[in-house]
Order: sequence, then C-alpha cells, then structure tokens
Amino acid sequence: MPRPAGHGPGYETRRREVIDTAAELFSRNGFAATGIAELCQATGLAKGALYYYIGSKQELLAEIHGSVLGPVIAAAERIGALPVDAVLRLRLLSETLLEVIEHRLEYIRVVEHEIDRLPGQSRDAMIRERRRFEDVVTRLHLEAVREGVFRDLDPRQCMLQFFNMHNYTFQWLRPGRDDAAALSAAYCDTLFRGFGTAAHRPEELEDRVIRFRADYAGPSLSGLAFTEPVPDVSVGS
Amino acid sequence: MPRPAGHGPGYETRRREVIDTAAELFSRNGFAATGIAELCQATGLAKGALYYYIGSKQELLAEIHGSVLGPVIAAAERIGALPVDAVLRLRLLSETLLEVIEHRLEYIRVVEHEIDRLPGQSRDAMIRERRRFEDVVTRLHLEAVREGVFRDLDPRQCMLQFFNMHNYTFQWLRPGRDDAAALSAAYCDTLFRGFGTAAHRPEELEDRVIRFRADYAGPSLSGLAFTEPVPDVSVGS
Amino acid sequence: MPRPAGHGPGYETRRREVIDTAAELFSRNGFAATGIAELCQATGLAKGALYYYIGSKQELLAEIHGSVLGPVIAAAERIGALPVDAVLRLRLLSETLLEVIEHRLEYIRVVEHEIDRLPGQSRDAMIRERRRFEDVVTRLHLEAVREGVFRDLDPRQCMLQFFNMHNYTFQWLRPGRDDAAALSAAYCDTLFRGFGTAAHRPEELEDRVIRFRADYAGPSLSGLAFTEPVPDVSVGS
Amino acid sequence: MPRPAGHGPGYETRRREVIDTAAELFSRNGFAATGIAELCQATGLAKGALYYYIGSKQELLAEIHGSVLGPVIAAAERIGALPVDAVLRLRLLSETLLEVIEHRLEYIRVVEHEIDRLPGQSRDAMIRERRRFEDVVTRLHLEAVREGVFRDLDPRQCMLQFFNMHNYTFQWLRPGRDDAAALSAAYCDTLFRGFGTAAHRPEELEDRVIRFRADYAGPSLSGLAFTEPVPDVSVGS
DNA sequence: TATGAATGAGTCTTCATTCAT
DNA sequence: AATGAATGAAGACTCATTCAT
Repeated sequence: MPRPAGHGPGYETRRREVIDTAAELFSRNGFAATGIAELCQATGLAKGALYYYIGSKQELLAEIHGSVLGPVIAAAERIGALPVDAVLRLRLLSETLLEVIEHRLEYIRVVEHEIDRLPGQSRDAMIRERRRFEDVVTRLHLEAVREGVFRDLDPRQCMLQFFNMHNYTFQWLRPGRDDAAALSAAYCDTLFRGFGTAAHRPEELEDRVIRFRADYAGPSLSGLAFTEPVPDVSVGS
Repeated sequence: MPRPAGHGPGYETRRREVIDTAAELFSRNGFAATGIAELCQATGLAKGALYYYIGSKQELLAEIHGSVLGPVIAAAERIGALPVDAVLRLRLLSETLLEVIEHRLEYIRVVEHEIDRLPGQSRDAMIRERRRFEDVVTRLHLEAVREGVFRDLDPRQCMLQFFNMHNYTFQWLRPGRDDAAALSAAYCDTLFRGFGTAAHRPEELEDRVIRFRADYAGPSLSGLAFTEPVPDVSVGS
Repeated sequence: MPRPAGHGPGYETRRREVIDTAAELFSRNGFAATGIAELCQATGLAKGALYYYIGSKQELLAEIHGSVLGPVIAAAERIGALPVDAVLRLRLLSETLLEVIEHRLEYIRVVEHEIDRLPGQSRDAMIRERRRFEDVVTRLHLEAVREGVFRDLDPRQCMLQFFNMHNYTFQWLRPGRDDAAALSAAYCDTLFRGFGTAAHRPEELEDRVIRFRADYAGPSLSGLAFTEPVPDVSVGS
Repeated sequence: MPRPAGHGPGYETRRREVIDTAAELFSRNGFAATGIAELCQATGLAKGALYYYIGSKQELLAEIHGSVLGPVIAAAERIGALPVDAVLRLRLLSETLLEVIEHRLEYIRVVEHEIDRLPGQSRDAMIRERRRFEDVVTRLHLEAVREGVFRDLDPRQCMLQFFNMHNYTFQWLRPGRDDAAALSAAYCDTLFRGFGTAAHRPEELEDRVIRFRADYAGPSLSGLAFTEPVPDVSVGS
C-alpha cells in the first residue's frame, strides 16, 4: 500500500520495480539472507530512497505474497464458476496454476519458502487465501464424482494429491524450457485416469480444452498479463 | 563425524541431540532466522559448549542434510534391487519415502527449504544424492514399461510426477495423524492407474504388498530405526 | 581509497581521522589486542558508523601500512635520483627516514610490529615496497664505492647496517625531544666513517648538507607535509 | 616458577618444552594471535595438562622474556668485568648478543614484539634488565674514551647506536645462514671506526679476539649452552 | 599427571532502520 | 524524491580458563 500521502506519477511503477527485484533476490538467496543493501544495489536506489517505497523488509515480503496469491485465487474462483463440466474446469485450473508458476517463478519460490517469515497476521491471511483455492478444487472434485466420472474417493485426499502434483513443480521447472500447457496435460492425464471411473474419457480431454479455448471470449483465465512484469493487485497487507 | 581427536563415550550421543534439536528449530523458524543463541537455549548448552559439538552453523546444516539423505538413498537402492516386479518395488519405495517424511519431518523440511543455504560443495553433494534417488525411480518406471504394465510415457516426466506427488507431502503432513502406509497406497493407486496399461491390476497391489512383507525376512526396508531419534550415518560432508 | 560509490565531502577527512586514531591505538596496544570497541570509543563513532569507513580491521591495518610506506619509498627514489654525490644523497635519505620515524611514529611502530598480521597479499606488497627502499640504499652504497669514498665492502651487509641503525630508532625515539636532523648527522657520521676510505671527509658533510638545502628549490624531500596529520596517498592495497 | 607443590622428575623438562614451543608460536603468529589450543596441539598436551605446567598465558610470556633476558644481562656484566681493554670487551659483548639473537631467535622476536603485552610489573622488571645491559655498554664506551681510542661523543647516543645496530638484526637474520661472529666483526668494524680516534686500530681487533679466546679459560661468555634448547634460569616473574 | 567437557565474556562484523539535509 | 551518514542491537564464533574425574 502506498505509504506517504501524495505521490507523483512514477511512484507506483518504481514501487513495482522494487518489489519485483526483491522477489528475484529473495527467491535466489532467501529472505533472511538478502540484505537491504543488496536490494539497493540491485535497484540502483540509495537506502533512504528505497525506504521511500517499501515501508519495511517484512512489508515487502507481504507485498510479494499478496501480489501473486491474490490474483491466483481470483482466477481459481472465476474458473471454478465456468459453465463447463468439472473435469474440464479442473484441467483449466491446472494450466492456470502452472502458468503462474512458470511466469512468476520467483514469486512462487518466495511464497513456498518464506511464508513463515511473514508477520503472523499476514501469514494467516495468506493461509486463508490458499484454503480458498483448495476449496475450489475440492468442490470440483465432488462435482466430478457426482457427474460419475471420478470415483468416490476421499475428496480431501484427492485435493491434496492435486496440489502435491502441481505445487512441487516450482522446485525444478525451468521457465522457457518447460511448458505450462504440456505439463498440465500430462499431470491431468495421470491424475484424472487415477481418479476416474470407466466413464472418464482421457483421450478426449485435450481436444475439449482446445475447443473450449476457441469458443471462449471472456477475460484471461489466469487474470495475469504475463507480458507485463507483475500486476498491481495487492492483497492482505 | 567426530570432530577433534579424542572423545569420551557421551560425545556422539550429545552431538546427535544437538543436531536433532537444530533440525527442529531450523524446520520451524528457518535456518537463517534461527540464532545460535536459540540453539543454546534449546539444548541447554552454553555457546562455547555448543561449538564443542558442531564446528559451525553451516556444518550443522550439512549434517542435517547428510543424516537424512544418506540413509534414504541407500534404502532406495536396496529396494530398487529387490527381486520383485517393478510396480511392487515402486510401491515399496513410495512407502519408505513417506515413512521418512513422517518420522523425520523436521529433517525433511530443512532439506526442502534450506539446500541453497549449504556451502556450495555440500550442496552439490546433496544434489548428487537426490539425483541417485531419481535414477532409481526412472529405472523402475522403464522396467514397468518393459513388463507391459506401464504405458510408454516420457520416463523423466513420470519420475517428476512421482516426486511431485510424494515430496510436497512434507508441507501438510501431520505425523501421527497422517499415515505413511495409507498415503502410499493412495498415491500409488492414482499414479499407477495414471501410468498403467490395461495389464496393470490396481486392485491387487495392496494384497501383494502385504504378502511381500509377510515373506520378507531381510533388514528394515527403510534402513532407519524410527524409534531411535536419528541414525548415526552421515554422508557427503 | 574511497569505499562505496558516492560519498559526501567529509568522508575522506573522517576516514583519515579513523585511520590515524587506529594507528595510535595499534601502536600502543598492539593490533590484536586493540578491539574495535576501543576504536569506536577513541573515534567517538558507533560500531556501525566505524564500519562505514573502514571495511575491516585488517583493511585498516593495510591502510596504515600503505599510507606510510608508499610516500616513504617515493621519497627515497626521488632522493636517490638527486644530482649530488652518493654520500650526500645517503645523508639526505637518512634524514628523511628519521623524519618519517619522528613524525609518523605510531605508523612506523605498527609497520615494524604488525606486518605479519596483514593478509598475505598486502603483506607481500609491503615487503616489496621495503625491498625497493633497500635497493636504493644498496645502489647508493655502490656508487660511493665507485666514487672512491667508501671501501669495497659487501654492499648488502652495509645496507643492512644502514637500516639496522635507522630502523631500530622507533623503539626509543621521543618525538619533540629527539631530533631527526641531529640523529641523522650522528648516524651518518658513524656509518660513513665506518664505511669510508681516507678520501671520505666526514667533517665537511654537514656543511654540504646545509649548502644543498640552501640551493635546493624542489618539492619537499620527504614528500610528507608533517604539519597535516597524514597524507592522502595510499599504496598497494 | 613451578606452580604446584611436589613434582616428579620430568616436570621441569616438560615445562621447558612447553615454554620453548610457546616461544616458537608466539614468535611466528604473535602472542595475541596464538591460542592456547594451538599450543596444546603443538605440545601434544590436552588443555588441562597444559595448564598443569603454565599457570597462565601471560605468565608464559613472562617466562619467555625472563629466560632470555636474565642470562643475557648476566653475561653482559661478566664480560663487562673482563680484564681486557674496553674495545675488546665491547667486541665480545657484541658477539655474545648476536649469538643469543641467532640461537634464541624466537625468544628475541617475542621480547622485541610483545613486551607491552606483559603485565605492568613484569614489564617494568624487563625494562630494568635492559637498562642494566645498556649501562654496561655506556660504561665501556666511556672507558674507551678514557683510553683515548674513542672520540669524546655523547655516550648515550653511542650506546643507542650500538643497540640500534645489533638489536634490529633479529628482523632479518636467518639462523644457520647468517653467522654471529662474522656479523659482530662487521658491526664492530663499522661502529668502532665511526667512534674511534686515530689511536684505534681496527685491523688488529679480530686478531686480538682470536688471541683472547685462545687464552681464555673461564666459563662460556654467553652463559648459554646453545646445544640445549633453553636454559633453566628464569627472572622476575 | 592428564583429560575432555563446559563456561561466558569477548571477538569482529552485519543489518534493518532512521533522519537531517 | 533522494542521499549519505549514523545507530546499536544482534549475528556467528573464539578464547583463556576451570574442574570433576
């Protein structure tokens, strides 16, 4: 959140740059091991100037968390509400999640590694966000069961398997070399065959994805404009 | 490994206690955020006495890594060489891995979070260990394909899915409440149905596990005595 | 040398003050026995502020060495090249050396006592500087032999005697009470009578020094402005 | 001085070994930079055992000082009282001093570098010892003046020159390669020519030294048995 | 005689943060 | 909007010394 009262036009831009640089450094060296001095060098700002933009190191961390988790769960709930069958929605959700991992890898690394470095309040907020995401997946799973295409397994267990499969990806994914769409196809093929009944038609899923995308006229599913560095939405700080 | 030349009998015991306590603290607060002073308080040792056992904070971290990765890949290679079909071996491997995650959760959390805080050399050694584990899984997958029970998918992809599914578990598993054996059964059910051909018989797998265990007379598959705190084997530092 | 990129005008001044204070303390208590805390107290700076100026205790030591050895060998080479006979040049060199010992006594004490506390690289650089000084003296001795005023003794031996005689002075000299010019006259009287042939005229030397100084219009022989605390030239670190 | 009450036969021997080793380490790394731990390693004794022999690090330093200064001034006073002319006595004193520097180089280095690390009382005692040595030289100089072979120069000045010339030798002397006797001949040749009147006969001095030694039947001039490591005399602690 | 374990004040150094300008 | 200087608590680690055995 902007700190001082009035701001010139460049403020938010500069601010984003700082947060982005911080995400990169925190992701590479760890939050605790990254000094404000390093941040200054990386941004080209002097100590005093940096603090004009950030408030504190911890707020910076909160900002990084917020600016990736916020949009992601918004996208998840949007996709969860799409008027197509549950399996297709899960598949679209999977791809969106992997796209975020691919295009915001530094942010994701920070989110996965440094939640516990957040001040308790922000940390709780972030955990609540995650839970909302998990709920979307759990609900979709239940729908698929009701639709007869998934077996009647423990839905929490399956949700956890879904996230296991996806979330750990950040540990080895190389942006530009690994492709979110292909990964999503592969993961969902495995998971849905695993969860599925005889009624599930894995060979048809990818075609249905393509057809859906061709018909779809709404806003970006992920809600993120991956050509710009990082969106301006921030949550929970 | 023993530090100075001569040492009384209690040395190694005390040393293990220190490492174990450190694993717990590092896992809870993060390596960088855990002070030597905290460690002293937690172990009841004064600063000087602590350093009598550890060498340095970084060596301590290396020790934590080594004392969980070493035994685990040894177990993986032992299981990989068992005279049973590949799918069963994968299933046994899965359970062993989850047992370690359950019983050495603090160590695993440290391993997953703080590799990059390791001095370059130890870090490389640890990465090599992990790669050996990955190779075992990749080989088993290829065998299963050759046996006709797994489809001919990209073996590296499948190996990564296997580890995605298992490794992320440390993020949410609650020791004592979640059970390694049940999780392994669930994960393998999903993964092997996902990977499998029509020849794969998922309903029979768990029975075969039980029969194998009944017949098996060799040493503990995991190689870890989970009643004692932590084994004395350390590798690569 | 300036440490970080940008610095206000007062920086170098303050920095010199710190180095000068350090020279005094190191000279009195020894390098190892002088704590950073003492330095802080003596400079009136807090620990953090001190480090804003010095880099490290060892760099401070290197700076002390450099800021006295650099100018001194520059002076030596300048004097070595003066267009007067070798004996007179040796006499002028002697006085310059003693002037430095008198006016930079703390620095000299540090140089004589703490070279081995320097990081290897700086230490080597300083030893090279010293060797250059020694070479000047050795060359002048050889010239005096060629001029027929010094006996043909081992030039290295004589150079060592020259430095024995001068360098040990720092152990007992009391600035203000002992006088560099008088000491130089006395040392050179002894040494040159000792080294000299019948052609050497000791009684005339001091007159010739006076005449030379009267005629000489060049820059300060020592290159040091002894009214200001310490020059800003530093070498080799 | 021996610490505990009763001692076995090996005690003093061991003790000397420890002091000697300490002299070597202190000389190489400096007193402050040498740890008790290093001493333990070098002596093969454990911490507790070491303290059985030394009392404290500072007492060890005092012992090192005492065990070289004591014998040396005893020798100086013995030589000063020899029934030969003053110049010859100075020459013998010079050689003795250089022999000590050569054979007790580590001790001398410690004495020259670390006096100020001594507790005030011991330090004062050592300085008094040095002064007694200086007095011997000053007296001999005055005798030589009275004998008409030295010019009537400031005797303190000449004494300081004598010690300048000799004492700095420890900075560069390489035991085994540089020879005390030859150095003494060279130093005294220079100094005595420098101090001398026309009555001084420099060419005859070395022959007179040889003759003296041939006739001399008393105890070792230096009082030190340079084949044994270090004498057992300790002074002032 | 000798040991290994323990102590805790002390070491140098770093760091996030502030503030006058 | 920006800077350089200052802070002081906290960081990891070392060290001379002691003591029960």
